[in-house]
Amino acid sequence: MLTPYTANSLKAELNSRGWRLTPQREQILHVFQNLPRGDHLSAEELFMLLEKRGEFISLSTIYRSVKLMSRMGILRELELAEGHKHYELNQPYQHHHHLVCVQCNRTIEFKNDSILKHSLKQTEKEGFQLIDCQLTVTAICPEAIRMGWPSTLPTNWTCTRNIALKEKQNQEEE
Amino acid sequence: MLTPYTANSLKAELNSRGWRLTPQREQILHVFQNLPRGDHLSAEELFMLLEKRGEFISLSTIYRSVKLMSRMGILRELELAEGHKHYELNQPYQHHHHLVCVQCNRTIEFKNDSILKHSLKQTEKEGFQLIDCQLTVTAICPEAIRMGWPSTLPTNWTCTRNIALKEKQNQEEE
DNA sequence: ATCTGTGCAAATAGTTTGCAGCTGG
DNA sequence: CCAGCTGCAAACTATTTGCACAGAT
Repeated sequence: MLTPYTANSLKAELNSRGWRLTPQREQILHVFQNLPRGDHLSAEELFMLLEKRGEFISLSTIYRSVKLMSRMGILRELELAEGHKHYELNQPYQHHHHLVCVQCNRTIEFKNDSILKHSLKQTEKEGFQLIDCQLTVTAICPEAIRMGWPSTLPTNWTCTRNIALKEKQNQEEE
Repeated sequence: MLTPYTANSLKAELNSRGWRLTPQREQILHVFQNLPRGDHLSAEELFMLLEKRGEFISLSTIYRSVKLMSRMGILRELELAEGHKHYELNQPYQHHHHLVCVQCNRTIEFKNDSILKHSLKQTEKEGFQLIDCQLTVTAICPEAIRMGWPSTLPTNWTCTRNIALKEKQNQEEE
């Protein structure tokens, strides 16, 4: 589906398959619809965000819901280099892609409309219907190159931008 | 690195970082170099393949090796919709991409040279050095569409091609 | 009344890690 | 010789599942 859902249209679509619009599913949709563009949540993050608002939805329900919504084409499942999946509203015509450093996992988002065009072409050729396309470019960041990659990089080096980011996250948690 | 490694060039590159070329790492490189084009292995599959040849390499070592080789740009880490990572030799100039059905996980490989061009452009713009690029198109396969997706598809439907595939795999295991 | 959805707790699966001994450079 | 590497077992983490009960149609 290429247009954003309202609670009503989601309800209609779920019902047409014998499924239900529960308060939990509505809450979850709502969170994603109000997420700043380019932002994405893991199951755990979604759980905590709802918790902070006083909405308790169990982790199992979260996992079940995001999977269901992904299979319906409502959410987009991102596999970044972080060991767990992230989700965001699926809007193929506004998609961004990811450039990820294999050394430090630093991730940069970028847009490129021709990626969608190529994906659509291929999808139609095979008789499929497009839900989403994601280009993930893995690369070495300038800092790692400056550190001498590939010859002289220490085993557990991580780029300074990454360290700065982690410190910032730790501060936020406190 | 955009050219295939030999045992010697791998040794040189490892040594220059204070790392070593062990028999295990050489074996693993060897397996990937002799893998049919387009084929890829999970850690477990690599473990079993080596075991069948009488080469025992522990799973931990396998995991450590494929991660190391991925960070070096020697292997390409694929995240298909199968819940675990697959690896293949990283050859950006011969790369294929993936079209995956969200309903049944059926996966089709395709080539498209312009994807690499777009990736290179973006990578250079950010001052990164490209290791790999992967376009993953998620979509609905013709069979699921024929079954009435998105309105009338049963919850745990899986496409017949998928069922056929699983039966084939089960037979092979016996 | 039936069947889906939820929360809980337990199970799973893939992957990572601590450690003691081994080995390549 | 010594830092890195291996195999083992145990730990970990993200995710899934079985079950009993609640709630929607």
